[in-house]
Amino acid sequence: MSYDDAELDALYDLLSDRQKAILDFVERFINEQGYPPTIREIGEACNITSTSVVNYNLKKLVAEGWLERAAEKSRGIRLVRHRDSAKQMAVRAAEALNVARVPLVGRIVASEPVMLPGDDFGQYYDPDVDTIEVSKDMLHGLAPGEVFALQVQGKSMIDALIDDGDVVILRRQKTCNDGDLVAVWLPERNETTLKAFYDEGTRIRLQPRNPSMKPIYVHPNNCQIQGKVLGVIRML
Amino acid sequence: MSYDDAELDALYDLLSDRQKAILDFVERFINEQGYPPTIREIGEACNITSTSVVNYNLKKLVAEGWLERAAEKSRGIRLVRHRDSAKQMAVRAAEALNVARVPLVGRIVASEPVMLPGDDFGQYYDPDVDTIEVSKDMLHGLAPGEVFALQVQGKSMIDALIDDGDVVILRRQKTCNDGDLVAVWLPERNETTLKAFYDEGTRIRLQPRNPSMKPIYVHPNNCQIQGKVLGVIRML
DNA sequence: AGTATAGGCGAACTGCTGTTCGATGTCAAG
DNA sequence: CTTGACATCGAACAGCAGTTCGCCTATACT
Repeated sequence: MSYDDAELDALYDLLSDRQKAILDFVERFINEQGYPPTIREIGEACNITSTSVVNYNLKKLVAEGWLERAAEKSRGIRLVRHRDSAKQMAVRAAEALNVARVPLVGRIVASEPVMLPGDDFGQYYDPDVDTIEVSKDMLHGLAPGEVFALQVQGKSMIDALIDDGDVVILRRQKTCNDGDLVAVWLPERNETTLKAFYDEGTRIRLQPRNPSMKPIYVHPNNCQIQGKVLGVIRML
Repeated sequence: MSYDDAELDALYDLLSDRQKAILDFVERFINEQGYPPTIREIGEACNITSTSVVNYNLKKLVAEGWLERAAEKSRGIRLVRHRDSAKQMAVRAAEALNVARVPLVGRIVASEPVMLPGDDFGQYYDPDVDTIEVSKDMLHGLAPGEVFALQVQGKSMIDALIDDGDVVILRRQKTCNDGDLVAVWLPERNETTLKAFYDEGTRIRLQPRNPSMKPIYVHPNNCQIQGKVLGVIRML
């Protein structure tokens, strides 16, 4: 935990291909078998015929701090830093627990447009974006990848009990029904905003839930629905 | 995961003392060393002079489903059912993740009084009560044991943007400042309620945040503060 | 060209480790 | 009392596994 992901990856890149192969195999073996491999098992898996070569690289990995070894003991290999520790442990922990890690992709109604990850993005746990942990109860069985979060700026939804600074959890979807609270991207204005959605045929009415604010009218072509509000989290 | 704690404990009690000692030692050894012990290491730790006896009891533990063994492989012991699996894994997962498990102790403003666990309760993860997982960001560094959650019933705090059905996260504390949103227990009325707190000297004013509702006035002796609102979670 | 240096190979050695087997003790059922 | 199941013990064995050592190859530096 004393090394962050970027630093670990940088250190990992310093290793030779063989050392990477050995380290990967050891990690996989321990995860699958529940006990560490022998030198000869490592050699066989990594196409190394000589036990001394495995031993040599193992020593290197120990010196670099990736492993610990109990001298003279069979299978006396212990993982020290898992490259995946911080990231993947959090993923596994989230799976074990009733928790989803939702990417917090930005602030809504901000000067810059909020760039949402595409629908085709495979890894839900991009380390570059903040995440917020929410109870899976809030997702109603949706996959974590279908969900994202935005922090609300402004009081335009105050009557919907959504305050400035609240975090809204949204389900990624392109369509919605009248009256739904949705995040929409307005290409014309180059901004993302949170409003109640009403299709009036020739135009879309985006209705703030604040009596002192006027609705926005946009052409259907200029209104991309990003997602529908699933829940609200407020930290006081 | 297919066995709950009670069932596992019952099965554990069926084991002989030696088998318990062996199982405990194997668990401890793996946790401390990172790799499983040899038969002779087990024997030494459990005061068994013969390797065959260790082997004999190991076979029993495998037959009972506590362990798995890779035949002919040194240290080929793998733990199958940890007695602490379900509960402690959730705890460890919560620690690894930026998540706290907060006991959801009941609904507020209900006919029955909400019984809060005492201040001295040691285990924060009582399996008897529901828990809700919240981001530790909401706790502002507080220990999970200082925090609990209640589900709000009624719209008395609607102007504080807290709706019927919302879950409020509270910090356990006995005092508060004027204007704080607090959960208070009213012994006279035998109920717990969520209100804004105002000390008017001779009496306490518990102010709903709803213009259509009147404040409650109680004697300071008849008003026990349970906790102060840290955050709000709403699932739509 | 000479020479460190790093990485690799294979064999041999030694101690570790799981397995097996015969013998012993205990205890309850027949 | 005998029997058999269960648990234990000690010893021997064969294979497993970490270590070491001499030798080889390629690269880079002098």
